[in-house]
Amino acid sequence: MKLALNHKSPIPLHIQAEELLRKMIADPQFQNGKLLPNEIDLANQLAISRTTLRQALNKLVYEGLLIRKKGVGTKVADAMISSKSANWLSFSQEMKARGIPIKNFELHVSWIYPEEIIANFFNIKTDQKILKLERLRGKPEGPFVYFVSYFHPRTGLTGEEDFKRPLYDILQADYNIISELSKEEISAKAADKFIASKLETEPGSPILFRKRFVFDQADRPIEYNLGYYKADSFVYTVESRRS
Amino acid sequence: MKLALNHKSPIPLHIQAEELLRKMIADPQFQNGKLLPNEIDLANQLAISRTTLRQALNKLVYEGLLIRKKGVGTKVADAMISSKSANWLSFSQEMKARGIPIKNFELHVSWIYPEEIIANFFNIKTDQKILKLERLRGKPEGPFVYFVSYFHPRTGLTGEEDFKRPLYDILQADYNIISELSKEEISAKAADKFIASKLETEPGSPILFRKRFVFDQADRPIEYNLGYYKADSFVYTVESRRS
DNA sequence: TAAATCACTATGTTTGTACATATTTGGTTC
DNA sequence: GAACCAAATATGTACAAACATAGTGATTTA
Repeated sequence: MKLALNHKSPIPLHIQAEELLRKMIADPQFQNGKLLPNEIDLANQLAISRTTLRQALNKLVYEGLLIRKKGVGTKVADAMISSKSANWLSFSQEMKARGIPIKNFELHVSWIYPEEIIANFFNIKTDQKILKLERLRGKPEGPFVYFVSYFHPRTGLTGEEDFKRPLYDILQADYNIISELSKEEISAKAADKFIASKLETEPGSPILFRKRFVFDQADRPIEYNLGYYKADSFVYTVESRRS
Repeated sequence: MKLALNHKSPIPLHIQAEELLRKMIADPQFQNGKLLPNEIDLANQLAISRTTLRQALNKLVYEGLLIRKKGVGTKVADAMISSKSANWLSFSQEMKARGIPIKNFELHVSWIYPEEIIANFFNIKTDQKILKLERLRGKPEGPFVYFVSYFHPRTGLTGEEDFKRPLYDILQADYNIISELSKEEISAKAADKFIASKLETEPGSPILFRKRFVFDQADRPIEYNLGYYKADSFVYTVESRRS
């Protein structure tokens, strides 16, 4: 692996180092509990000070991607997929950060009359068609999550978009809608026939079910999202502090 | 406001500074967009270097509690997320708030040699016994959650306590330990034989599995808690806002 | 042989210093 | 009065150095 930073670049060295570390994290070479080079050596290789390198390391440790242990070293955190409520990484970004290749198994777009609950959430009538997006995604070995999203007409989405791009990019760049607030409900349930067939598992097998309500800057509802995760494929992490 | 750190304390200065900053953030004096003292002055007042102070500031900025602007200053971010206090409700309080009567089905206290993972988390050896608390709780109709808690010897818990009182009350009132920070991991899994028998369900049936790591004011580990919730008996809600 | 000790390695903490860059402010000039 | 410029202010970036502490493994000792 080429280890060099551009000292002439206007991009700060600790940012460059951070980017490089993200690539290292994605590298299978460091995946299975193997240690990264130690801080002093790595700093020397990059021709930056240990302080600057640690600035980059700290960020990744904070994100839960790296684990440091005094007297031992620094390793990549086990690649169980997790979502930190603090950060707004999209599904694809999250996978990328961990070097897990994503495979899109299915993608289906349709215009449907919303169910009562959804119409209610969007504050619209049930006789107005809305965009429904279904996606089956996972690792190359097989799917592990089935998403269903409904979008408020306000988003302007046509269904013709290139959904290979991150959704939040599309909304922000092309439709000037920024997702600000998200409320989530996480629970466990048994897979029904439909979900089981999608996720290639048995009906009745455990599923992590995640409902997500997304709002824009003005707290207006934007997206209603349901995620069905195969058990043990996904861990939701939350950090909270008593105030 | 008294601004002083204990330079003799084994607790690192940047942690102490972080705690103090959290108190400042809570102080209405700095609430409405008013700026904190500048870094150099504040560092001088606390008798620490600017670097160390920035270490503390960085963490709070990363958490979205502070906003720094080059050439201007540092201020408290306005109107943060809720759901924090919700997370800090104890099980009994939570149920009470929902109007669900609790029934305690089983309670078992023992002293055990910790498994590697737990000893590791507590930063102790595996040859030192620790307190283990198992509880089966639920509605009058039947149990829906099985808890296992391990406590660091530091807590001073003897196992003779009246565990009908809320645990966090016991720790705070009787042992002067305040649980400050909690990290949680939520995932779905299948019930094994043991869990299934406790929760009066079938092996293989879906379980919401919640690992909870609790730390005290000085970020020292206090409790390692595992919760097995019967599917559909528990919903975890999170609210997060993009900063 | 088993326990205690010690050296080595790697991260953790902290300081002091220097210069860079964004913003605001106030004064000077046209 | 408006435009411009420069100083003051505050955070941002980066380095070097020193010592502390935790874990590991080898060597010595009981």
